[in-house]
Amino acid sequence: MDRQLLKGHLPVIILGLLAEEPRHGYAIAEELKRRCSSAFELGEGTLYPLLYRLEDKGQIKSKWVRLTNGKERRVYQITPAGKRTIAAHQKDWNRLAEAFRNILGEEWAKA
Amino acid sequence: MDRQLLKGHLPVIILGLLAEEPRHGYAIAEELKRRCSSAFELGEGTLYPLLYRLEDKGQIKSKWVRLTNGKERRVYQITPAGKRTIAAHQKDWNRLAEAFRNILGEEWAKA
DNA sequence: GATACATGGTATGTAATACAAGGTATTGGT
DNA sequence: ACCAATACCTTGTATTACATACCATGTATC
Repeated sequence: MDRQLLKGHLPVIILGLLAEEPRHGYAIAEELKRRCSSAFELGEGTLYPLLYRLEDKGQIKSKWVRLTNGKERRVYQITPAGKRTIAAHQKDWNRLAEAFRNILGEEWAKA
Repeated sequence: MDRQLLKGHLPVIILGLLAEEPRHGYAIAEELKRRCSSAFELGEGTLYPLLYRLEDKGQIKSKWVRLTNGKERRVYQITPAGKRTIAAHQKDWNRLAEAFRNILGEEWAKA
Protein backbone atom coordinates (compact mmCIF):
# COMPACT_ATOMS: atom_id res chain seq x y z
CA MET A 1 0.00 0.00 0.00
CA ASP A 2 0.96 3.63 -0.44
CA ARG A 3 3.24 4.45 2.44
CA GLN A 4 2.32 8.09 2.37
CA LEU A 5 -1.03 7.11 3.76
CA LEU A 6 0.62 5.92 6.92
CA LYS A 7 2.00 9.27 7.86
CA GLY A 8 0.56 10.30 11.15
CA HIS A 9 -1.36 7.04 11.49
CA LEU A 10 1.64 4.85 12.08
CA PRO A 11 2.51 6.22 15.52
CA VAL A 12 -0.99 5.41 16.67
CA ILE A 13 -0.64 1.83 15.53
CA ILE A 14 2.45 1.56 17.71
CA LEU A 15 0.74 3.30 20.60
CA GLY A 16 -2.11 0.86 20.27
CA LEU A 17 0.22 -2.09 20.58
CA LEU A 18 1.86 -0.57 23.62
CA ALA A 19 -1.51 0.13 25.16
CA GLU A 20 -2.01 -3.61 25.32
CA GLU A 21 1.22 -4.20 27.17
CA PRO A 22 4.80 -2.95 27.38
CA ARG A 23 6.98 -4.34 24.65
CA HIS A 24 10.48 -4.00 23.31
CA GLY A 25 11.25 -2.95 19.78
CA TYR A 26 11.67 -6.35 18.30
CA ALA A 27 8.47 -7.60 19.89
CA ILE A 28 6.60 -4.68 18.39
CA ALA A 29 7.93 -5.52 14.97
CA GLU A 30 6.96 -9.16 15.36
CA GLU A 31 3.50 -8.39 16.58
CA LEU A 32 2.97 -6.01 13.70
CA LYS A 33 4.05 -8.62 11.25
CA ARG A 34 1.71 -11.12 12.82
CA ARG A 35 -1.32 -8.89 12.88
CA CYS A 36 -0.94 -6.37 10.10
CA SER A 37 1.38 -7.86 7.55
CA SER A 38 -1.31 -7.59 4.92
CA ALA A 39 -1.37 -3.85 5.37
CA PHE A 40 2.28 -3.09 5.92
CA GLU A 41 5.53 -4.04 7.49
CA LEU A 42 8.12 -1.85 9.07
CA GLY A 43 11.84 -2.03 8.68
CA GLU A 44 13.86 -1.43 11.79
CA GLY A 45 15.02 1.83 10.31
CA THR A 46 11.45 2.96 10.36
CA LEU A 47 10.46 1.55 13.69
CA TYR A 48 13.22 2.75 15.97
CA PRO A 49 13.24 6.38 14.91
CA LEU A 50 9.50 6.30 15.31
CA LEU A 51 9.90 5.08 18.86
CA TYR A 52 12.40 7.84 19.61
CA ARG A 53 10.01 10.44 18.33
CA LEU A 54 7.24 9.07 20.47
CA GLU A 55 9.46 9.09 23.51
CA ASP A 56 10.59 12.65 22.79
CA LYS A 57 7.01 13.72 22.76
CA GLY A 58 6.35 11.94 26.03
CA GLN A 59 3.88 9.49 24.63
CA ILE A 60 5.87 6.47 25.57
CA LYS A 61 8.73 5.86 27.95
CA SER A 62 11.39 3.23 27.94
CA LYS A 63 13.70 1.45 30.29
CA TRP A 64 16.44 -1.06 29.88
CA VAL A 65 15.54 -4.41 31.33
CA ARG A 66 18.10 -7.05 32.20
CA LEU A 67 17.13 -10.55 31.25
CA THR A 68 18.06 -13.68 33.12
CA ASN A 69 20.77 -14.39 30.61
CA GLY A 70 22.38 -11.05 31.37
CA LYS A 71 21.28 -9.45 28.14
CA GLU A 72 19.49 -6.16 28.10
CA ARG A 73 16.72 -4.91 25.98
CA ARG A 74 14.75 -1.75 25.85
CA VAL A 75 11.12 -1.99 26.87
CA TYR A 76 8.62 0.68 25.95
CA GLN A 77 5.37 1.48 27.62
CA ILE A 78 2.66 3.95 26.87
CA THR A 79 2.05 7.06 28.98
CA PRO A 80 -1.22 8.83 29.74
CA ALA A 81 -0.33 11.37 27.07
CA GLY A 82 0.04 8.52 24.62
CA LYS A 83 -3.42 7.29 25.45
CA ARG A 84 -4.84 10.73 24.89
CA THR A 85 -3.15 10.75 21.52
CA ILE A 86 -4.94 7.58 20.56
CA ALA A 87 -8.27 9.14 21.46
CA ALA A 88 -7.49 12.33 19.55
CA HIS A 89 -6.47 10.35 16.53
CA GLN A 90 -9.72 8.51 16.60
CA LYS A 91 -11.57 11.79 16.35
CA ASP A 92 -9.41 12.93 13.47
CA TRP A 93 -9.95 9.66 11.70
CA ASN A 94 -13.67 10.06 11.92
CA ARG A 95 -13.48 13.59 10.61
CA LEU A 96 -11.46 12.38 7.68
CA ALA A 97 -13.88 9.58 7.03
CA GLU A 98 -16.70 12.07 7.08
CA ALA A 99 -14.93 14.27 4.57
CA PHE A 100 -14.58 11.29 2.27
CA ARG A 101 -18.22 10.43 2.63
CA ASN A 102 -19.11 14.02 1.89
CA ILE A 103 -17.18 13.94 -1.31
CA LEU A 104 -17.16 10.39 -2.50
CA GLY A 105 -20.63 9.48 -1.38
CA GLU A 106 -22.32 7.57 1.39
CA GLU A 107 -21.29 4.26 -0.01
CA TRP A 108 -17.72 5.09 0.73
CA ALA A 109 -15.84 3.30 3.50
CA LYS A 110 -18.62 0.99 4.50
CA ALA A 111 -16.58 -2.09 5.21
CA MET B 1 -6.62 18.35 13.02
CA ASP B 2 -3.14 16.97 12.67
CA ARG B 3 -2.08 17.84 9.14
CA GLN B 4 0.23 14.86 8.95
CA LEU B 5 -2.83 12.69 8.76
CA LEU B 6 -3.75 14.23 5.46
CA LYS B 7 -0.66 13.07 3.66
CA GLY B 8 -1.64 10.88 0.84
CA HIS B 9 -5.33 11.35 1.59
CA LEU B 10 -5.52 14.93 0.46
CA PRO B 11 -4.99 14.25 -3.24
CA VAL B 12 -7.91 11.87 -3.17
CA ILE B 13 -10.16 14.52 -1.71
CA ILE B 14 -9.28 16.74 -4.64
CA LEU B 15 -9.73 13.92 -7.10
CA GLY B 16 -13.11 13.26 -5.61
CA LEU B 17 -14.19 16.84 -6.19
CA LEU B 18 -12.96 16.71 -9.76
CA ALA B 19 -14.76 13.44 -10.32
CA GLU B 20 -17.99 15.33 -9.80
CA GLU B 21 -17.17 17.91 -12.43
CA PRO B 22 -14.26 19.87 -13.88
CA ARG B 23 -13.31 22.83 -11.74
CA HIS B 24 -10.69 25.52 -11.57
CA GLY B 25 -8.43 26.01 -8.60
CA TYR B 26 -10.41 28.64 -6.85
CA ALA B 27 -13.63 26.72 -7.25
CA ILE B 28 -11.99 23.70 -5.68
CA ALA B 29 -10.90 25.78 -2.73
CA GLU B 30 -14.39 27.17 -2.29
CA GLU B 31 -16.05 23.82 -2.51
CA LEU B 32 -13.62 22.40 0.00
CA LYS B 33 -14.35 25.21 2.39
CA ARG B 34 -18.03 24.62 2.00
CA ARG B 35 -17.94 20.90 2.52
CA CYS B 36 -14.92 20.08 4.62
CA SER B 37 -14.11 23.17 6.62
CA SER B 38 -14.79 21.31 9.83
CA ALA B 39 -12.01 18.91 8.99
CA PHE B 40 -9.46 21.19 7.34
CA GLU B 41 -8.90 24.10 5.02
CA LEU B 42 -6.24 24.55 2.42
CA GLY B 43 -4.30 27.68 1.64
CA GLU B 44 -3.74 28.35 -2.02
CA GLY B 45 -0.07 27.66 -1.49
CA THR B 46 -1.01 24.15 -0.54
CA LEU B 47 -3.69 23.59 -3.12
CA TYR B 48 -1.97 24.65 -6.31
CA PRO B 49 1.22 22.65 -5.85
CA LEU B 50 -1.00 19.71 -5.09
CA LEU B 51 -2.76 20.21 -8.41
CA TYR B 52 0.57 20.39 -10.21
CA ARG B 53 1.64 17.13 -8.70
CA LEU B 54 -1.57 15.45 -9.68
CA GLU B 55 -1.18 16.69 -13.20
CA ASP B 56 2.44 15.54 -13.35
CA LYS B 57 1.29 12.09 -12.40
CA GLY B 58 -1.40 12.15 -15.05
CA GLN B 59 -4.30 11.93 -12.67
CA ILE B 60 -5.80 15.19 -13.74
CA LYS B 61 -5.35 17.37 -16.76
CA SER B 62 -5.92 21.05 -17.20
CA LYS B 63 -6.65 23.56 -19.88
CA TRP B 64 -6.91 27.31 -19.97
CA VAL B 65 -10.43 28.45 -20.58
CA ARG B 66 -11.26 31.92 -21.82
CA LEU B 67 -14.24 33.46 -20.15
CA THR B 68 -16.70 35.82 -21.80
CA ASN B 69 -14.97 38.74 -20.15
CA GLY B 70 -11.68 37.80 -21.77
CA LYS B 71 -10.11 36.44 -18.61
CA GLU B 72 -8.56 33.05 -18.51
CA ARG B 73 -8.57 30.47 -15.85
CA ARG B 74 -7.24 27.02 -15.56
CA VAL B 75 -9.78 24.23 -15.40
CA TYR B 76 -8.88 20.80 -14.15
CA GLN B 77 -10.57 17.54 -14.87
CA ILE B 78 -9.93 14.03 -13.70
CA THR B 79 -8.45 11.34 -15.93
CA PRO B 80 -9.12 7.61 -15.91
CA ALA B 81 -5.87 7.15 -14.00
CA GLY B 82 -7.20 9.56 -11.41
CA LYS B 83 -10.32 7.50 -11.01
CA ARG B 84 -8.27 4.39 -10.54
CA THR B 85 -6.35 6.19 -7.84
CA ILE B 86 -9.55 6.89 -5.97
CA ALA B 87 -10.47 3.23 -6.07
CA ALA B 88 -7.01 2.16 -4.93
CA HIS B 89 -7.12 4.61 -2.11
CA GLN B 90 -10.39 3.22 -0.98
CA LYS B 91 -8.82 -0.20 -0.65
CA ASP B 92 -5.89 1.19 1.27
CA TRP B 93 -8.21 3.07 3.56
CA ASN B 94 -10.07 -0.10 4.38
CA ARG B 95 -6.85 -1.93 5.06
CA LEU B 96 -5.80 0.80 7.41
CA ALA B 97 -9.15 0.75 9.13
CA GLU B 98 -8.82 -2.98 9.55
CA ALA B 99 -5.39 -2.60 11.08
CA PHE B 100 -6.80 -0.17 13.60
CA ARG B 101 -9.63 -2.51 14.42
CA ASN B 102 -7.13 -5.31 14.86
CA ILE B 103 -5.15 -3.31 17.32
CA LEU B 104 -7.53 -0.92 18.97
CA GLY B 105 -10.53 -3.18 19.06
CA GLU B 106 -13.77 -3.71 17.21
CA GLU B 107 -15.31 -0.62 18.69
CA TRP B 108 -12.87 1.49 16.81
CA ALA B 109 -13.92 3.49 13.79
CA LYS B 110 -17.56 2.61 13.90
CA ALA B 111 -19.04 5.94 12.94
C1' DG C 1 32.43 -22.19 10.33
C1' DA C 2 28.29 -20.69 8.11
C1' DT C 3 23.89 -19.19 8.62
C1' DA C 4 19.98 -17.45 10.74
C1' DC C 5 17.61 -15.08 14.36
C1' DA C 6 17.26 -11.68 18.08
C1' DT C 7 17.98 -7.05 19.19
C1' DG C 8 19.33 -2.43 18.86
C1' DG C 9 21.17 1.46 16.29
C1' DT C 10 22.50 5.45 12.60
C1' DA C 11 22.71 8.23 8.28
C1' DT C 12 20.82 9.96 4.31
C1' DG C 13 17.24 10.78 1.05
C1' DT C 14 12.49 11.84 -0.60
C1' DA C 15 8.06 13.55 -0.96
C1' DA C 16 3.92 15.79 0.86
C1' DT C 17 2.30 19.41 3.10
C1' DA C 18 2.71 24.25 5.69
C1' DC C 19 3.58 28.87 5.50
C1' DA C 20 4.53 33.15 3.56
C1' DA C 21 4.63 36.19 0.13
C1' DG C 22 3.66 38.19 -4.34
C1' DG C 23 0.99 39.31 -8.46
C1' DT C 24 -2.99 40.71 -11.65
C1' DA C 25 -7.79 41.70 -12.72
C1' DT C 26 -12.45 42.75 -11.66
C1' DT C 27 -16.14 44.35 -8.86
C1' DG C 28 -18.48 47.30 -5.75
C1' DG C 29 -18.90 50.91 -2.32
C1' DT C 30 -18.02 55.90 -0.82
C1' DA D 1 -11.78 58.74 -8.59
C1' DC D 2 -10.21 55.85 -4.95
C1' DC D 3 -10.06 52.01 -1.70
C1' DA D 4 -11.18 47.57 -0.44
C1' DA D 5 -12.49 43.18 -1.25
C1' DT D 6 -12.76 39.15 -4.02
C1' DA D 7 -11.35 36.05 -7.73
C1' DC D 8 -7.55 33.69 -9.38
C1' DC D 9 -2.77 31.90 -10.06
C1' DT D 10 2.32 31.36 -8.75
C1' DT D 11 6.75 30.64 -6.35
C1' DG D 12 9.99 29.65 -2.69
C1' DT D 13 11.44 27.79 1.57
C1' DA D 14 10.82 25.03 5.77
C1' DT D 15 9.15 20.90 8.26
C1' DT D 16 8.45 16.41 9.04
C1' DA D 17 7.64 11.60 8.61
C1' DC D 18 8.73 7.84 6.62
C1' DA D 19 11.86 4.75 3.36
C1' DT D 20 16.18 2.68 2.39
C1' DA D 21 20.11 0.93 3.46
C1' DC D 22 23.48 0.00 6.29
C1' DC D 23 26.07 -1.39 10.76
C1' DA D 24 27.00 -4.05 15.35
C1' DT D 25 26.71 -7.79 18.41
C1' DG D 26 25.57 -11.91 20.50
C1' DT D 27 23.53 -16.62 20.44
C1' DA D 28 21.67 -20.63 18.71
C1' DT D 29 21.76 -24.05 15.10
C1' DC D 30 23.21 -26.82 11.33
